[in-house]
Parts: sequence; structure tokens; C-alpha cells
Amino acid sequence: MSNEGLWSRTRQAAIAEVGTVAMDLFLQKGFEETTFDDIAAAAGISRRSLFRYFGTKEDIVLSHLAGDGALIRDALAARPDDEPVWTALLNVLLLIDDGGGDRARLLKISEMMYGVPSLRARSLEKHLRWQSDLLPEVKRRLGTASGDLQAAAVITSAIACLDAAGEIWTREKGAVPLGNLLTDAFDAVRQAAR
Amino acid sequence: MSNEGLWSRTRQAAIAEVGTVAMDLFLQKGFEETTFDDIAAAAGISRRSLFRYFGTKEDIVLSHLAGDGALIRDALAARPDDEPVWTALLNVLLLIDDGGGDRARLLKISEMMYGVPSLRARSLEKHLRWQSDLLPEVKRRLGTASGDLQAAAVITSAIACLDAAGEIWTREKGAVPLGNLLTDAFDAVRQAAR
DNA sequence: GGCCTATTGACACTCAGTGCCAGACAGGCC
DNA sequence: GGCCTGTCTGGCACTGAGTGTCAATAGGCC
Repeated sequence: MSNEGLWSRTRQAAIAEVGTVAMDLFLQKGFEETTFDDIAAAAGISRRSLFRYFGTKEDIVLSHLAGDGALIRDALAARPDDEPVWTALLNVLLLIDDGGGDRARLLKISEMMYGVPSLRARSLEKHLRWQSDLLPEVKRRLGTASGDLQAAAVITSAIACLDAAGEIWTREKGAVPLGNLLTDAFDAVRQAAR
Repeated sequence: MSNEGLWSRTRQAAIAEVGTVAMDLFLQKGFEETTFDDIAAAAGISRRSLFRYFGTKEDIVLSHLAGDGALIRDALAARPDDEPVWTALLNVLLLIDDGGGDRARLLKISEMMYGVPSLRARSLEKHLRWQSDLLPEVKRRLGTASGDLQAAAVITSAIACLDAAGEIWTREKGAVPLGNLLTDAFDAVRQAAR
């Protein structure tokens, strides 16, 4: 129903393009200053259809950012079994270092992200959803003595490090590679938690 | 302008009562099913004034929950200097274990909190704001080798543990004291991060 | 071509949130 | 007491997000 056929593939492409148009508007006029009517007009579709593509403005931004729960889960499963959990999580998060696109645009998006409260909140929520994707594998690695709480604590702490690193990266205008910051953050927790 | 005078004190009390009325409605009808008009009518004030008291519905709930940034900051400053940071943070967060009120109500509020996405997001945001309150003191304790990134990583990880513990506490219907869960969560990160 | 189904756009609606303005109301001053 | 002043309140109108409904349509399938 959804993934096969020329139909849905072109539709996905169309939706993606609408998203790009919207992002351009956000970066030009600001997130909160851009209305759904603006986006619909710029994209040449009706307001109603826009709502069908993206339920909220926040969804538009979120869908344009890297990080897929399933991908991360698979990446963690692929790490060697004897690697300590904390190191494994670091290595997995290092993979989403980058959006692949141009730096300046990514930085502007990040600034918007950290500047608009509702966006920041949605980003946190999205990261939180990774928790459920990673839980089984982390529990397995932690051993039988650990339950959901222990695994959840470790995962959310790791994600918290990612958020902290991302915030500093943004504040420093991308001067230091996110990977370095992330490693430093993980090390800091390693040092402090003992 | 705000803290002195019989006037503003009675006003604060009135606002608090409106908040309680609203919380009762939320717990009865559900958060999203309760409109501002409902609350204003039940509280006997105009919709416009209600908006002046609380900018959003989420604010009503948040203002009814424990946890003040300044309080936590002071509590951390009061911990002995030779206490490891991670332990000090645990001890500080243990202080906000409880809302003081009746358990069943607190549990229902927590369930609403974790069940309604917009509320969950606002709660995360609120906790995030504690980060800036704690940053100077944690930086001081981490020593000169550490900067904002290191301190932020440690703090957000600690807060992440609090959220994880809170979630499990809610899922388990408050069967295990939050303090125990929080301690376990901190220990889990202690074990994993090495 | 003709049928079937999903998608679209238009309309109407609810509700959150904000700006504006006029009236009420408490406190200070004469 | 009467007056002035600043604040609080309620009412009105407005924008914008988000949803339900329904007729028109466009593409895929036979």
C-alpha cells in the first residue's frame, strides 16, 4: 500500500520537495513567522493537503533532520559484542555526525532548532523515541542483572550527551566537529560517574 | 511589584486556586478534551484573564509540579565539596522525590504527563532549563580542565536519569519509591560508563 | 474506454493564543 | 470625603493551527 509502485514514489518525492520549500521559507522569514498558508502558496498546493503531508510545522523540520531509530538500532547491533556499552553507543551516535548537506544551511537549521522552544521540545521527543528502539539491545549488553530502568538510564544519558554536544556545536558556529564534541561529552560522563 | 503587599498575595492565592480547579478538570475529562473555556467557566473568571494567569494549558500543569531551578542550584551548592559530582547530583535530585500531596493524584498527573506528547515535551524543556542553573556549580566541581560541554553533558545525563526513573515509576503505578529508582538509574550509568 | 480507489482541494468549524480598549478597583494624595 | 493614578479585569475581534466532511479528480487496473 505504501512503499511500492511509481505512484507512491513520486508522491514521496513531491512531499519531500514541499518540505524543502518550507525549510527555505523558515530560514528566510523565521519559523514562527512562516504560516501554513505561506508554505502552501509557495509550494503550490492547498493548505489542507499540506496538513496531510505534515501534521505540524515542527514535523516539517524534524523530517528534514538525520537520525532514524531503526538505523541506529541496527548500527548498535552491528557493534562487536565485547565492546563496552558506553563505547558502543558513542560509536553508533558518531555515525549520525553529519547531515551530508552544506554546513552553513545545517548550522542555520540547528540555530533555529535550539532557538525555537517548540522545535527544541519536539527534537527532544524524537530522540526520546530512539530509546525504545535501542532498549532491547542495550538490555542484552548490560546483562541479566539489568532491567528496563537501567537500560533506559544509560540510553537517555547517551542521547543527552548528543544533545549537549549539538548545542555547543551550534553555539560555536560549527567550529569544532560534532564528533569531537560528542566524544568529549561521553568522556566527561565517564569521568564524573564513578 | 510582585512579592509584597496583601493585594498580590491574595492574587497569587487566587491564581493557585484556578490552577487547582483546572487540574481537577484535566484529571476528570482528560487534558486535551478540556478547553480554556471549560476552565474559565469552572473557575468563574473570563477566558482572557485565564490566559493572563497561564499562557498555555501546559503551563498550568507544569506550575503544579515540583522542581525549581534555583532551589536545586542551592541544594547542589550545599553539598560537601569533596563529594563526587555524580553522587552530589543524585543527592540533590533525591530531594525532589515527592510532591508532598496524595499519591494517587500524583500518579494520575504523571500518567497524563507521560501520555500527552505536548506535556511530555514541556516537561523535558523545563528540566532542560535546570541545566543553566546548575552549570556554574558543576563546572566548578569538575575542575579547570572542564568547560561548558563537559558540565552540560554531566547535568543532562543526570536529568535524563531522573526522567527515566520517573517514567518507570509511573509505568509501575508508583509501586517502587522514586528515590530507589533514581539511585538505580545513577548506578546503571556509573557501571556502564567506563 | 470504464470502473475503482486514493488523493486532492474547498469549505466550515473548533480551539489556542494575542492585541486592544473601556470599565472596575485599590491605594495614595489633597 | 473626593480625586488621581496605575493595575487588573472582561469583552471583542482577530490570526493561525489543526480537523472533519464531501465532492471532484486523477491515476491504476481490467
